[in-house]
Amino acid sequence: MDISTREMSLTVGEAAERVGLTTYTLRWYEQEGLVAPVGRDSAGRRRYTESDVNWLFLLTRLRRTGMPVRDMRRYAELARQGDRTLGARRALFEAHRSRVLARMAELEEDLKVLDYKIDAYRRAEEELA
Amino acid sequence: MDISTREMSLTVGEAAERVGLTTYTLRWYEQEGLVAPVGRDSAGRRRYTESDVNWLFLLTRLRRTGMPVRDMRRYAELARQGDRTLGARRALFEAHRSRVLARMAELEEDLKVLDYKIDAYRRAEEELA
DNA sequence: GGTTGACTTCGAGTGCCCTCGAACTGGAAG
DNA sequence: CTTCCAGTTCGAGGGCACTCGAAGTCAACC
Repeated sequence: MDISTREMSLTVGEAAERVGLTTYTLRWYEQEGLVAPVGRDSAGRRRYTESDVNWLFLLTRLRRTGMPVRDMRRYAELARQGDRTLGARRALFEAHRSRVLARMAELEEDLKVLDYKIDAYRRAEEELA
Repeated sequence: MDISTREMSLTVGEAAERVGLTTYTLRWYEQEGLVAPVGRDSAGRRRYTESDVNWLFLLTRLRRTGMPVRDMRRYAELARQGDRTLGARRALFEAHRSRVLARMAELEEDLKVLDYKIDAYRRAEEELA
């Protein structure tokens, strides 16, 4: 029931596996300021807490939705400044949300082109058969 | 009514503007084999036909949906081989279509995370107010 | 107590997709 | 006829996001 049993603590390798990034990337994210310096054990090895992992997970979603690392860094900086940046962080997310929606709309348009082409190929194949 | 008035013929700059790429990129695409060698005028300048532009437009959609240049080249090679590759090209598009659908589903999931965060920030801001 | 394997830092290298600078050419406008 | 602009080729350069190699350390297991 003490802190050490209650708190999860993962090595860089374990954390990497859970969030679907490589250990290289995790260290690089830290170096780039996307992640606040991670705690270390007595041997100097990184120990990732649950909240570290949650943060990393969020980063993977931002990344996957096309947010540049530069903007993720800006977001991380805001987060480090505490509650007074809540508004700015929300604004950042709202702006990003719009971009994602736009991207989705774009993909839907592009999908139509793909469908059109697939159909055209189908018809052309039939023509030839 | 002769061919020269009926056929449109654009310079690299004009073609670039129409498809939303730069002249650099258009030349590079040609060099990379994404576009078959474009016709030239008497001075050696590229002249893009309507079908060149259509092809380029299609490439922009493939690109925008995340197809790597490598795959676009493969597709271009198939297209250059004529009707006998219709099936292969359709297969290529169908596979790509699946990837795009998967990508869209992913984005929808990610959007939920964004929405959740936006809401969390909103609630936290209210808490503080 | 030696071997193994995962960790550490640092800087260099990679892959993708353009993007550009330099030097030149040729057609069109004044 | 000069000026200008948009084109030409070639190879080099750049931005982004990792990815890796080297050299070393340390805890854990047999």
